[in-house]
Amino acid sequence: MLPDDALAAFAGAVADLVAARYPDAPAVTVAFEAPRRPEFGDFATNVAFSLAKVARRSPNDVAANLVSDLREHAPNVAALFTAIDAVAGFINVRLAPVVWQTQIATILREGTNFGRRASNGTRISLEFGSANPTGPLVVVQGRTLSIGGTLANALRYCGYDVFVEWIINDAGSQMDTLGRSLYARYLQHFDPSHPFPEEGYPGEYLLPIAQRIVARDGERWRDADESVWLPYFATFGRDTLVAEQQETAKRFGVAYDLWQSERELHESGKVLADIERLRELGHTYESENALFFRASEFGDDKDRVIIRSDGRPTYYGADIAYHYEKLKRANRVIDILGPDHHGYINRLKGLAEALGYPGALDVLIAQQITLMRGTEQVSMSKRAGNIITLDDILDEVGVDAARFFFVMLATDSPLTFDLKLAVEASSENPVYYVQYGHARIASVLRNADAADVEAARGGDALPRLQEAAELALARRLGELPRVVQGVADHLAPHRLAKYARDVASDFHQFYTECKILVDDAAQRRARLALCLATKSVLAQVLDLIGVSAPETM
RNA sequence: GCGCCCGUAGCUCAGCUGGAUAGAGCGCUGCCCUCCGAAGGCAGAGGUCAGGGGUUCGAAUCCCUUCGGGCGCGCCA
Repeated sequence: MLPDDALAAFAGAVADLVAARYPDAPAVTVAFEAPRRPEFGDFATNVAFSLAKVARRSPNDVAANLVSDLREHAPNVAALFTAIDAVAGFINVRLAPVVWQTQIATILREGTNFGRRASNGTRISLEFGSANPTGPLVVVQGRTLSIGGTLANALRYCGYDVFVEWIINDAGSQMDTLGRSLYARYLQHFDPSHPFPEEGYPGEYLLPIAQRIVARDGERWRDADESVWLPYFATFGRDTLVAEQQETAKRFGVAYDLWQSERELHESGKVLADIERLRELGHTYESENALFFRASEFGDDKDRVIIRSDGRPTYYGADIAYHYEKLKRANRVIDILGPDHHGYINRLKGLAEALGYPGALDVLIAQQITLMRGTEQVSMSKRAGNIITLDDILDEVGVDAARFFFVMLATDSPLTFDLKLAVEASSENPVYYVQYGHARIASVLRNADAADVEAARGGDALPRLQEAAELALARRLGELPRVVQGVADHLAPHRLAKYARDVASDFHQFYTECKILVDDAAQRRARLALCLATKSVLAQVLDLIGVSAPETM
């Protein structure tokens, strides 16, 4: 019997006993939590507190009565536990070793599918990373990619049908700015004294792109009219930069189902059609020749212009269309945005409500990142043009460290990323701590006899798992499905990083206290089985975070 | 001014939608390899959970308020 089944049996029995002893009490749900302190057992429930008032007894009396009732009337349930104690109003329980042994057997049997749920039919649209196609990805995208990629993995593990998308903001004036900046670089190839536009994008990343145009077209555009070269340079720049962004996202281990062009939304007529839908619903009005969305009726600060007085839709107008498209094809929509988007939360949620999908949209804001190299702050000034790109960061610290560090903290907590620490192979570095755990297990397995490892995988020796450190590790491994479900429910991927460290910590403790390759074959195989299960769970967690699980380091 | 986030150990941060004596890493002080990877483990010191009210059996967590910090408030994208 698995831990969850044992707890369910316990909960069912207690619910019956409550009904018998306190017939006036409303039906109770017996929920369990892991107590903070290990001496309180594996799980605890606080049912007695909610019954205390109806029973007109102290919570501790109620708890004590329920425990004695359980022992008397449901001995078969009580037998699944080595301890059931009423303490300070709580009922603390400790599961019998056999239950944890069953847990390990299950992990060994299910392997990398352990805890993974079948499809639940719920479609989720998840958007993150989206950057302007006017330059390379930078540190902000690193964080949103890491958070979003991990969240997508966790949601899929829980059975959601996740659709991952990126919006390319390739409409509006910034495309002209990109085209002019690129054209200036192009002309500078022939005449280095040619001035660079004031408002242009000064980064050096445009130089190689301009070179490609020179190589391809030569002087063809030098004397061309702006109406001819501008769309060409803007489109060429966009295409090249988007392709580079896609490469970086791929390198970072994040796969997208859709790269949605904003310009395409305009050209296909969807923007105007979807704005029209908002008008039909009565949520717009005209003023000063422009079309406004009554955003203030849906929680926003004020009403917003969606079609300008000259007839062109605003960026927000396009956002309406894009989100309407997403809401139509998914049951739920999640946006992960950068720190300069706090104002979007109410605006977008209000929009979803106005379109008839109240509560279907969640907006996460990934807070600011400070890049450090040791004690020195790394400048990320875009204006100066000396930007640190995400690729620079990956070159310096590697994908594993970047993915782990970016997802390690709660999304709404500001993050300080120390590049020096991220490459340090030291105890200060949590990535190494977790990966070391995996490599250490791999090393033990290499030292073990191959036939022994195979026998261990069969699980016959599991009844020998009795030590506290062994059972504590088994309990931790069994938490995986619940942890991932928590990540999905609370959109909190950082919990996976915490869990990875907890698993590694419990393993290291077990490793220190219990020698694995002992002479006693049954003992040895039981512990090898625990090693195999731990290795499997660690690999699963690291995979969800997008970090590799090395055999050696 | 308004809106959104945040304030927990010297530092960086957790705290599982209200539970027990507040948790971890780093740093500090001491231990632990004749034995599977010491990139590890154990122990100790360190807290007015920013301050003040409220809700209740019970609050770091929920509500109000004050203070402090970050970001956002264009017919830009």
